[in-house]
Amino acid sequence: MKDTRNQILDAAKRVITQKGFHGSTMEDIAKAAGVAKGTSYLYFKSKIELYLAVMEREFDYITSCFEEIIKSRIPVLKKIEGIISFFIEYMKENRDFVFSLMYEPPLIKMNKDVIHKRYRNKIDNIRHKFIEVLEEGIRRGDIIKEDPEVLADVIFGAIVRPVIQFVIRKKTGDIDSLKFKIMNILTKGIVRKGG
Amino acid sequence: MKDTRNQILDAAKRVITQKGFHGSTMEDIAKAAGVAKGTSYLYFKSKIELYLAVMEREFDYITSCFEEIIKSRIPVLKKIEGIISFFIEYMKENRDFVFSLMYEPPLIKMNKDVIHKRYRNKIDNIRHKFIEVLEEGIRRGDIIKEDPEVLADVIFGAIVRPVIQFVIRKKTGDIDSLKFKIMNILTKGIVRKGG
Amino acid sequence: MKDTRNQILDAAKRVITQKGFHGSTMEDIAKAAGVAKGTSYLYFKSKIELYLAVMEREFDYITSCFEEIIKSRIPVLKKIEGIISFFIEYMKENRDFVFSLMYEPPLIKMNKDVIHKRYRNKIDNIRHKFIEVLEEGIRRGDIIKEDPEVLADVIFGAIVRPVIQFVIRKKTGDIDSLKFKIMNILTKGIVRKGG
Amino acid sequence: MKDTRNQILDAAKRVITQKGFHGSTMEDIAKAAGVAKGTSYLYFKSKIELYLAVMEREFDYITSCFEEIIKSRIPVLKKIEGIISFFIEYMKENRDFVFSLMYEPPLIKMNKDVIHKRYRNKIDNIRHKFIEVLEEGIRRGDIIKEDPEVLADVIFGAIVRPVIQFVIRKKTGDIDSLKFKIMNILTKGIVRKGG
DNA sequence: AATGAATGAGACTTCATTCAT
DNA sequence: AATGAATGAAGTCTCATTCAT
Repeated sequence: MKDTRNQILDAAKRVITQKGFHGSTMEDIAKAAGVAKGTSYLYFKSKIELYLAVMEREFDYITSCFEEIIKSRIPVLKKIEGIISFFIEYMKENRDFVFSLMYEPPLIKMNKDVIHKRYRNKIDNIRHKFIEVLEEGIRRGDIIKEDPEVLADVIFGAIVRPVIQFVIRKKTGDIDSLKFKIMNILTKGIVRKGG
Repeated sequence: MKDTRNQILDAAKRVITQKGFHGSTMEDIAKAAGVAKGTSYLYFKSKIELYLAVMEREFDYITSCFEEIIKSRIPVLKKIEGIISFFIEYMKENRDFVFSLMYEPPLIKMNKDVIHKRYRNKIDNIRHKFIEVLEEGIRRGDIIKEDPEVLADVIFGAIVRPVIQFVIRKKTGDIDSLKFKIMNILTKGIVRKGG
Repeated sequence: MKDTRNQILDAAKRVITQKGFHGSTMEDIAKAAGVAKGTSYLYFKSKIELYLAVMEREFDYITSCFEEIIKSRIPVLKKIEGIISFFIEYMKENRDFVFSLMYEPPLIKMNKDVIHKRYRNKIDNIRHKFIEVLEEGIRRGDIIKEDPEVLADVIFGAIVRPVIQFVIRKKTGDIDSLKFKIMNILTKGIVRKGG
Repeated sequence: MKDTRNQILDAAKRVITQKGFHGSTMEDIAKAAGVAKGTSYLYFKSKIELYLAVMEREFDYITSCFEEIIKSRIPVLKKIEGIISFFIEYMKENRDFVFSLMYEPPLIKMNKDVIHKRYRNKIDNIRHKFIEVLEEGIRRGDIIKEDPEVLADVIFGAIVRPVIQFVIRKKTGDIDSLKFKIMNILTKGIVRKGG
């Protein structure tokens, strides 16, 4: 059996995903975790801290997956492919969570900057590591010579949006072929060359 | 002088941008609009309806700008360039609003699907028109032969993310050169070709 | 009809007198005032502020009565007699209030110094005026030459305690003769002189 | 080493003195006593009972000191002097305690009369013994012929208030001379005689 | 005797909404 | 059309108390 703290975190992720941050009460979450209201406060100072803890745990998981891919000794393009694959898998399993808690975080009264600082570091960290991978790719001659930051953001955007659109629309089409379509566009560029 | 309804909408946009949806009270908004609390209810049935009205007005504005670009008789790539330019301009002027109300909409207790349906149509509409433009480009041989939906999402993602990152980080660099960098990557692809 | 603010103050004095500060809920007080819970918060920022407002209003009343007596152009001893009379009257009408809110103020979590500063001024003010009266009495040769501060405190203590004891014990005896007994002891001293 | 029960009582006196009754949690007190929360409940049925135990122990101490003085075979006036001395000493050492727990007992939800009955006996007992001393003094011709109850209360009040005022104001003056000033006023009376 | 994790009743406070003026 | 005083449902958080170990 998991320890109480993790039970509460899991319940919070589930409940807030379903009802949103402001739509979920501490009572809801506690009940879902099978504990009493007060128990949540033994482990988390406040509702917002509980929420932040859920988010941090999630970001830590995502971060570690990204790092694994980025550190591996494979060509740059394979790494990008790997990221797409991971992101597709993660989205398939966490569709509602992403929309409720990540793509659309609640506007909590707490100074938003405070909240963001807690993630920004983690996100920035990942982004920076990806930029380094691209710089290496540029040096090796695998990637075009272009501002690596912009490259990183373009690639991330080009990955995230189609995957999210795919999952939102719950198309019955083949999600795996999506990876190749994205890679195709990214590698060749959108312009039709030659005859 | 603007009519009362628009005064309230403007105030709502300003206040909610600053304090977030749950951080703003109807009192706050009414005061900022220079009217009494009760007056807001003469024009909007509820707080959530006021919020949705703000959003709809904004989406209508964005939609009309996109349509203008998309309808114009210029080459596909020029249209994409135009979209980037517009998006950059919009973000420069609406940075905080985008982060508060669009990029991070509040998780209101109201069934989220209800909310999304109100925008989904507008967003879908735009997306669909953009897809048509790309299909036309593919037919003409200007754009590579690839799933037009994926193409549309990749391009949107590749535009939105770097612009947002640029604005978030408030880099002092030249934001206008950003457009050319994005276009460069999108048109050539990320892979270094030739020699 | 009294205005709402005063209705709430009166209800608060009554309810807190009966149940104590921590024993009274805002709901209790509001109901006793014939208003809704939220209404109290339109007039007082918090429960503790409401409590402090009750106390201040009371101290202001007592202060003004004391001032009236002290300012009047009568001999010092008559002033002391007047104070005893006032105190007896006040205690007869406010017995429970004095015990609940003044003689035994609640130990609120708020820094007690903060609370006391709100009264201390008023109390100090009265005490100081009384000291001045005694100084005048000493100069005139009506009062014995002794530290006027100690004199003031001795006299106040010698008045307050017997009156409170009398009221606590609800003796059926003649409360008015109490004044003369106190005056007798104070003026003659406790030692039997002469033969 | 003291037994656990007394450790808890001591901690309770210290903590409640500092934070007040409602500001102190059982956790606070237990921690200060170096025991676990549950342990307190092995020795005291409830928080209020713990509080009452602290008070009773204190009153017992004060009572025994008073009795010692009152029983001793010295003249009445010497006894009064002794009481002043004791009270000054006690106040110097227990200033904060007196203000937190005695001068301003918490308004606990429990029926206040219940609480008071626990002390009333002890206080009444002391008061009564003092009254007897005065009656004896009156019979012997040392004390003026006056209602002994009023005499007792006047004297107590005339002692307690100046000492408390002295301690509150933390005057740097000579606290020992205070005793003689009080005695002077009490014995001679406040009226300037002769000449 | 001792522990401390868990409980859950209960209180303060907020604020969207109403409605008499 | 406009006001703003009043409402009261609802939520967060605290903490005395219990009890299995």
